[in-house]
Amino acid sequence: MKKVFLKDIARSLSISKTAVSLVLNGKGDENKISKDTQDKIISFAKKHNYVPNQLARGLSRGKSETIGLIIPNISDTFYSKIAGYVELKAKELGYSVLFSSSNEDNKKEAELIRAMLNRQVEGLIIASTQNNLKEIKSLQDDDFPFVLIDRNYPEMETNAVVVDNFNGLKIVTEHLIGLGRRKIGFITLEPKLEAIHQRYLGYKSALIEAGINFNKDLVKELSPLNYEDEISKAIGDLLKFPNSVDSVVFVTHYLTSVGLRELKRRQVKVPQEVAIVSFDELTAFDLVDPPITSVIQPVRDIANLSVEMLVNRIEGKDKTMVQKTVLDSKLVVRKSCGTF
Amino acid sequence: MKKVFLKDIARSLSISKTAVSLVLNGKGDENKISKDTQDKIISFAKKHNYVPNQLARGLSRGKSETIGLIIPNISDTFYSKIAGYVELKAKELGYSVLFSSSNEDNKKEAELIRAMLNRQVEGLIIASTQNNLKEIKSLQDDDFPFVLIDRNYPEMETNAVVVDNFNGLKIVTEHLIGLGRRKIGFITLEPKLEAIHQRYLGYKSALIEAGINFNKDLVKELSPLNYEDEISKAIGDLLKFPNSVDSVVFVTHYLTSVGLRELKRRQVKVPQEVAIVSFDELTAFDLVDPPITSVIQPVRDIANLSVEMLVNRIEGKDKTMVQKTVLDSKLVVRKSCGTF
DNA sequence: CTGAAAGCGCTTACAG
DNA sequence: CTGAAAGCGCTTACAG
Repeated sequence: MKKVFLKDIARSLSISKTAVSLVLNGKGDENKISKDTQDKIISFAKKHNYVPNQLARGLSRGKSETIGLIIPNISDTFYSKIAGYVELKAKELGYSVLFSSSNEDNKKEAELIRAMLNRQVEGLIIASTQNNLKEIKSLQDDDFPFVLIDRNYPEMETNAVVVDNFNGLKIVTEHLIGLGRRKIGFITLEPKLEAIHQRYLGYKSALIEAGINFNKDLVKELSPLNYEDEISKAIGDLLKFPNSVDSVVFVTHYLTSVGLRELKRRQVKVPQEVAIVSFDELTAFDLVDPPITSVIQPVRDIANLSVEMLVNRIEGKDKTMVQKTVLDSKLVVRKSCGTF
Repeated sequence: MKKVFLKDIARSLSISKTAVSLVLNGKGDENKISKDTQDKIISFAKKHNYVPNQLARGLSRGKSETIGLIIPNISDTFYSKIAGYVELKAKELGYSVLFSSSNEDNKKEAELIRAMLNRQVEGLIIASTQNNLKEIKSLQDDDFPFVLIDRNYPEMETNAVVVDNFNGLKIVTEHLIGLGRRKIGFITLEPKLEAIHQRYLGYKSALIEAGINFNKDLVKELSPLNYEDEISKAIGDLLKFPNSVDSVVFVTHYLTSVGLRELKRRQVKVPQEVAIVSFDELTAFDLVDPPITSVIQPVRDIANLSVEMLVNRIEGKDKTMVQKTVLDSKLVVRKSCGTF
């Protein structure tokens, strides 16, 4: 089957390329091209399996019908789920998606943004490393459509879909307090990210409102790149804390995983001796020993809303300057927090 | 910062577009363009943040420096990990990656293949639904570079990187037998996929070699789209089997997850009453109650090898007709199989 | 309704 | 070393 081009169709049918292009793009009627001609073109195209060259099309129209999705890491289940739903929603609205992972490297993220613009994406959804204020600002200045997800820049007003990290953490911490826990450890990441910082504030706020002394020694900050090595010392420190902590809050599913592994290694009884809760979860968290109480993020909503917001912006249906949506997360109580 | 084009650079520097294009593509030396001129061009380009339009470039050269990756589902941790490594490796070799999920829909997969060709990808890595023999064959006939991963078409010789499914399942089944289990259930998917079929054969072969009667009643085939509903009956049937099975083998991580959930719901003691093992695993399988014995697939190798194979093919370094690599999987023994 | 033509931004023989 | 020119495959005013 030889590749067939627009001009081939035109020649074979003795019709101008213009007409063929118009018809194939659904503009036959508005250009008053006869039903007959239209049918001929369409059936010929179908028969010969014609597919337009997107590169040429995009170049000519200055459009690509593609949006870009930049995430820290496609291997992370949270982001891979978002990617899946973004793809679905985008396709539904007529766009393809170009994915790329920044691997938490802000230089790489900046490059990816360029590379995507370069490929003429019409809009960008970014879960940013949050160290690219300049790049993001320049997108904003150029009026380029984009939506930040998961992580947004507090120093900037942009389109964004985020989760209420503060409340998510507050609720789960309050839950622990309600169950009688008082010495609540907090294992988090180096607080470069606003989302992570909000979780920290939520934790702190729950303590303070409950009249519990906030103690910095109970907060352990691990490096996003080296947390697997650092977890042992962090857990060790928390267990050494006067009479040991009675519970630990983890700010991400992977910290929870390594933390629980470490607790098990040290033969600490969870939840009897130390209760644990997790922000964000892994598929198997309900099967874990003990099943892990988690704050679940609405991945599907994050994906759907961000795509809709972006497409509205691209297609100019929605010219409001900025639109920020904050979604609720959901507390799922399981055994790891010591509920009986 | 206004967008700068090739012609802008040429005009500003009073040099021909040809020279600018050549230099920027690293062909300055071979075209004997003076160092001086080259430096001028390069520094100007850098200063003005010039980035070539890939669409135009691709159209003109008939190349896109992009490869396509078609997988059943980017949300599945197995495929998302592959995607992550494919992206890394491809970037290393100078290619971008276009991902898309077929959602196990062969019509959609066929569309995706077209859409990707259409975007002028230079090669394709496909984890196929295996119902597109025609499309794959036509790629082959057109001498279009592609590599099948995870799933390949047994009726066809193609470039492929797959895992030794037969042996993986055989080993884990033998392990159960070695631990004294005799009534071994098998929960699988409707056997359209060769990979799944091989796992079935591995299971069967282990039984037969051990002199255990193979019993069809112990094999439960669930629908890939509806396994969550079907698991309950499947497990129920296995437990009703004369005196109940003493163990179950699951062919994918998600079947293992739902299966274990169901066993727990029925308050079956795992592994005492029923031991379980899984082909492929989830991050938290070592934390699960009980930790799950799994056959682990070499995702990283699958990704790296397939990209290398594809790029070799694209760049013509490797003209051998077809190359099929079969990778070993690794058995990780944990408590769910009843080891003490 | 139709066709010739310009243009999208680049690359690449080709002639000098 | 350099420049004019054609071409990649499409879209889209524009004139008829």
